[in-house]
Amino acid sequence: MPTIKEIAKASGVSVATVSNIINEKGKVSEETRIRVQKIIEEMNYTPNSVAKNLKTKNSRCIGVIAEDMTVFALPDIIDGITEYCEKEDYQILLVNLRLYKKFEDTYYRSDRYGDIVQREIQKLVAKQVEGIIYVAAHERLINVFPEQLPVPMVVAYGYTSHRGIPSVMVSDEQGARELVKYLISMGHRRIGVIAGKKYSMHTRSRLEGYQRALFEGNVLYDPDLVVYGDWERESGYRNTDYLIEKNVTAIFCMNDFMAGGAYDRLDERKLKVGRDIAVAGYDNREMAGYEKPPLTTMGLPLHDIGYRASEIILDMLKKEEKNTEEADIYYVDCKPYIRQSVNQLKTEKKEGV
Amino acid sequence: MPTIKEIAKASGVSVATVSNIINEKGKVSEETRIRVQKIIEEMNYTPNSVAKNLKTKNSRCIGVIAEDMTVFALPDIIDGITEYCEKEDYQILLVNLRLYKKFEDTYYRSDRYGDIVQREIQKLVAKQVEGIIYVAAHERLINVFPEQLPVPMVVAYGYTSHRGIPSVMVSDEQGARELVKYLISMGHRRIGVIAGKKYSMHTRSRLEGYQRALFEGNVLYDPDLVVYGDWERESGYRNTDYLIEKNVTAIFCMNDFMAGGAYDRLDERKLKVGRDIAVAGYDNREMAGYEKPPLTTMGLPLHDIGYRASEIILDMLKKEEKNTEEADIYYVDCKPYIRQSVNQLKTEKKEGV
DNA sequence: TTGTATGCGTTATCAT
DNA sequence: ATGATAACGCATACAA
Repeated sequence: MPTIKEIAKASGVSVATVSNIINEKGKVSEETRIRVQKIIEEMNYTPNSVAKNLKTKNSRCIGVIAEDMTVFALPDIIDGITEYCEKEDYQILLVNLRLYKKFEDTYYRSDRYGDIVQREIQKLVAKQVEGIIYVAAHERLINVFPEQLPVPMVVAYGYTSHRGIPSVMVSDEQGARELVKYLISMGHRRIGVIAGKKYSMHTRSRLEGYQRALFEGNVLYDPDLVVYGDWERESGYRNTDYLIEKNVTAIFCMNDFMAGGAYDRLDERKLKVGRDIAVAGYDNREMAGYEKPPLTTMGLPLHDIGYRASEIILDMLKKEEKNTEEADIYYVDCKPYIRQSVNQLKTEKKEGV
Repeated sequence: MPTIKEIAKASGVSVATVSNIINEKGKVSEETRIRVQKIIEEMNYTPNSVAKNLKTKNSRCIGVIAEDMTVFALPDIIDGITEYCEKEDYQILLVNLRLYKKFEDTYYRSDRYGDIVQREIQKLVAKQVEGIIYVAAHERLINVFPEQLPVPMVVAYGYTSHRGIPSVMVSDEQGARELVKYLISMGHRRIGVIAGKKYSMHTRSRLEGYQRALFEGNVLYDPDLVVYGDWERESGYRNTDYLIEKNVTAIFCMNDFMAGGAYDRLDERKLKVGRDIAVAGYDNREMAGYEKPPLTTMGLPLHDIGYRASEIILDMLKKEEKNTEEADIYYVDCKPYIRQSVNQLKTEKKEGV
């Protein structure tokens, strides 16, 4: 690995001139520029980013802290981050907390967890990253960040009450609303809901979307048509009977797994999904397309969340880190995947309230 | 962010002393050590890794080039990499090539692809990474690396003929062998195969494993029982009839998707999987556990591949980068997931050759 | 247009 | 045991 000094010597100029050429500062004669350029090629010289970084104080690098790489949402979010960063010529220092693997499902209650995060932030800052994106494994309130942060930060797929840290989240309310409006447009009025865990953010927002769609469709909201599962397939299976007895013509499941469970039960009861009864899911997990019939569902804008998060953080960088008091939450819209699990309702006889 | 100089001034010692304390060089009196240590705490000082790196030439950082983060195998492989790196206190600079998104399925034939890889390697080296792990999106021969590499490299989930670059791959042969031995142990003798694309590495190795299991089980290998699909679900569906006509009692599909297709066709023909006929898959994709009945399949050791790859590269680093002429291929074993799709064969009547 | 000199924050060498 | 200082590779202010 040659250094700028060696290039200078080899081409008989000073290091300043070489530096000016590399960084296209002008004020160099065309003649020497070409000559030095050639030497640079020949010796296969690349400037040492570390030295450059030490001097200029910009590393063109951001830190990404992922709660757990192997959780389904993360790869797409990180993919979105990398796409925008590549455009802007930023590199990524990745930290994988492996929270699920270390603490199982309850990591966010662990005492150790906050310390771990702070230590990793410390290390990232020591490496001179210009900003940090924290990527949560599922949406929730995250308050493990130190009071004084030396670099801008944004949280993706979660939010924080820490002032000065923007958040980027799924617009669950919009997604559920759009999906339920679709069900209504297909003639359904009695739409049962198999919700997620009662106090999950996703559950609450999706339920609001459901209610709003009903309102806009002039359909009475019947609380008895909402039943709570726990996101697992089995809970979809378990809650289906209840809704059938309530004479629903469609079931909106708050994730694809529970929709799969509903399929199972419906199948046992000889009710054909997409003909005798409509089913919709949420998340657009891989298996949704393989169900029989393929499941209509709402896709999470994971890639876009990552993309948006990096836009925001690079914007903060450009603004010289001033007036970043806009601790906003940005919502990114979901996109529906219309498949074969929702039938057009023809008869009106089951429509009574 | 205070510097070492400020710490020195604040505690009334020289920077050399502070440095010695930080790096536990000894030759410092207990008294001053404690005093300076306290100041460091108070001022919340962390050494600047960039400056340290410039001076010492070790960044404790490796580069990871992922062909495409969103391909199913990658997150687990990267998770394995991060696990070992965390133990060894190494950080990770991540590059996501996004090859699938940019070039679709044929990226590896693209001219531009090689240049992109070389440019990214260049950038990583400029950042002073100590080594690079290249993670392929699917196993194949990869020869896009520059002749002279300034840092050690290893390829995960693929291999290269470049000398000095070790590879870490799935032991497809072992996996298929073990799975087919299991089928034989369950009494099956006429075991049909729905293979992947004919010239894929995976197909060839898994076929070898199948043949070896047959040999070891004293079962004649009948080439007519092997039919080629294209990894897609539909090709499993399409090839099932042929095997049924050949009177197989079990079908070994070379991936879970094709197994799913076989399920579909079997279902149509009123053959119950796990009772009338056995089906096994490969890869242990998410959907495998949700099939009815849950699919017996062979899990890919993705996490272990990543873990092994980082072990290898950090070993190379320790060896002072000498005699790395061992351009070996390391194979990592697959692990079976026994579920309900394979029945014990009781009657012997269908066993003839 | 080109060269000289200084400093970024750290470690390491050599005095004291 | 502690301190002064050079050096890592680069960018830049200033001099020539």
